[in-house]
Amino acid sequence: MNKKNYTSQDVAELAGVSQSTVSRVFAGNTNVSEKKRKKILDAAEKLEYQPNAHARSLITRKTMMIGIVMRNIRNPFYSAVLEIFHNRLAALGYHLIFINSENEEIQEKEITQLLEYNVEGVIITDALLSSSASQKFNRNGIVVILFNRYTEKLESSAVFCDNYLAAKQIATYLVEMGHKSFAFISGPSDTSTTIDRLKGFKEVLDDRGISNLVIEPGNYTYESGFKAAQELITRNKNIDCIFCGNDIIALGVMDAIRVIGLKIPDDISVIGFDNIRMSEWPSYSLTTWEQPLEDMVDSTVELMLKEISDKSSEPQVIMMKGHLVVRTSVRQKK
Amino acid sequence: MNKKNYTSQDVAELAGVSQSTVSRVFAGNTNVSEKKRKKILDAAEKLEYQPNAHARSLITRKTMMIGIVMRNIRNPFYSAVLEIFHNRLAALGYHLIFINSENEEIQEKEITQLLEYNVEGVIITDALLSSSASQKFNRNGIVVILFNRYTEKLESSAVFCDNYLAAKQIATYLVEMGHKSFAFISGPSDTSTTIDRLKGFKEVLDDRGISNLVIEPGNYTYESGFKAAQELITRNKNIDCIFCGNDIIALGVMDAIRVIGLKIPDDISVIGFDNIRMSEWPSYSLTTWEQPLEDMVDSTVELMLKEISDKSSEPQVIMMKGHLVVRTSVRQKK
DNA sequence: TATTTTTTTGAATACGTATTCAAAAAAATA
DNA sequence: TATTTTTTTGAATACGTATTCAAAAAAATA
Repeated sequence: MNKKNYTSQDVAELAGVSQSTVSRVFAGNTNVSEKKRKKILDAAEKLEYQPNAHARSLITRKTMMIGIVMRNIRNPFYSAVLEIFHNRLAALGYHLIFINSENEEIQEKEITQLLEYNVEGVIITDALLSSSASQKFNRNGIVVILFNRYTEKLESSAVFCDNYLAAKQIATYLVEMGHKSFAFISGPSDTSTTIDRLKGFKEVLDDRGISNLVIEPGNYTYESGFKAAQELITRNKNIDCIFCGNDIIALGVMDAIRVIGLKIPDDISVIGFDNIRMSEWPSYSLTTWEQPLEDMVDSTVELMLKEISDKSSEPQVIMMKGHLVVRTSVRQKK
Repeated sequence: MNKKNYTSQDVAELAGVSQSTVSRVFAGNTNVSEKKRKKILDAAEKLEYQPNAHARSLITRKTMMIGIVMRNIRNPFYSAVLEIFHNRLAALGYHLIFINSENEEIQEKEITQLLEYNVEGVIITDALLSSSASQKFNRNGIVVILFNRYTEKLESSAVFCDNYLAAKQIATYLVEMGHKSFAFISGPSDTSTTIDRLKGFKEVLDDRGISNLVIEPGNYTYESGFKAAQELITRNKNIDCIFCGNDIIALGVMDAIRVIGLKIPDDISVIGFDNIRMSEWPSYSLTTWEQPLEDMVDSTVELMLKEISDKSSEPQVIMMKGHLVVRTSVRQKK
């Protein structure tokens, strides 16, 4: 039943040539006469020969594999990220090893797996990378790029949105729309996204002498947004706008507000971050900040290819802009 | 910068033993004296030695890699599927090669990639598998399991919900709730899920002498549901309930209905299929059919392991039940 | 202690490919 | 046609590991 896998040796025998020549044909080497090439391809087809990628990678030292580590694949933002990364990298011949990290920080076991398989690069989204992990990858010549995150110490390259600037513009927008009383629902407090978004937001409020910002902790999920909004509203009756750490939080917030019986944006304005597809669904129509996802992925892929071909290049940070997408969840107040 | 990767040979030299013995330690072989084992582990740690998975797989003929092919990762149902499959398989030491098929049918190129990497198994969800592709996998001793799909010819194993029976129960429920005028929004018409759900639904209606079923084509996306509902309602004023091919369609349908200005369930009842997380969000509160996702994944993994260890086993079909989850999108009519 | 049995060890080899190097064949030039 | 240059080819080898087999060492038994 389980037929033997044919090898380049089998093809060579059937075609009456040496294994080297078969290998040359499949490695795309041009120095093979048309006559033999044809014979070899015929024989290969007859045997349904497939080169063995593992044997090949042993010699070439190219595995054409990239690891992608995610923590929150159920967040539609990251589903989209995964899809786009796959499409870009597959087009370049790379294969994706998908790792769903269950913990906030990428685990020893997961690192080991990626090292054993000699991935050429690792993309880490939505997860933290310890300094020691980062060094481990570096020492093994594996390129690491953080996506939508960065670390202070700059041990690996990173591609992300300028969250600080975006949050400033969001705050300015809310203030100019006439809001007086502000809340922020955060993600995990040790993520760069949360830190920068809060920083920019708070700075604008401080500049304008607004000191009543309420901060409610969340973890970038619908459920955490829902719960945070409930607490927030029952505790602080006068909140008139909520800046949500990301869109999926915002959806939970909006649902909670409505369950309580308040109206959006009449009673409370809500603003998100990411511009996931759902935010434009009429049930939500969420005003939010769009991250230029496709561009971010393109930059990440480009940077990764560059670093793979030149391992000695210094870690690099690419910061992108994005823009406000105005829908109907923020009200112009008098 | 790019330091050489150390090999078992390097470890052997540092520890003063042979390469064979180092290999034995890392292959988990017990026949190594404690003294040498310790020396080897020390040396390995000092060099940060990682066995090379590709070289290993060449000998053992086990790659510990599984391919997972998906078409619609943006559908939250499949994000969840991916997450659960990853968690189960990672716990067993398997690695996931993720492939996002852009076409309805899995492509030659994608098959080749999986063959080249000698994956031990392939899980195909939400995509079609041609007969020739199926044979190709079989001939190479690669186990294929269809998830949430099956093919008529039974060339590979399949795990799915009894869609026919579920649709019958859904139809019965709608009839008994007093509905008179029915619509079905389908997925692609060549998928087994669509075929069986429509068949079961129609059969019950036929049995009860109801012949006014309107069928609107969709493709298992929010957008297709939205559009289908718009057309349906403007064309057929009297529809009083819509059975949606899956939940994400149902969400689009609900939004479209509300945009038009009708109320759910007062004017139109909506029922879905899958029970994705969003269907319980208060904005939707969708009555739907729950697929026993965790159980389906568990069965798939179990079946896959069995077929990997016994390649000569016959293709097997596992059909699961699921159950109706009643929320508030279906009305009891008089 | 002498002998037998069991455990540990290393040399040799294989997995399936790409590449180097030298030889052979073909093509280009004189 | 004879010579030089270029192209094609195959033998040998390497990538990094696991495993077989026989020998050596250790443990158990007489």
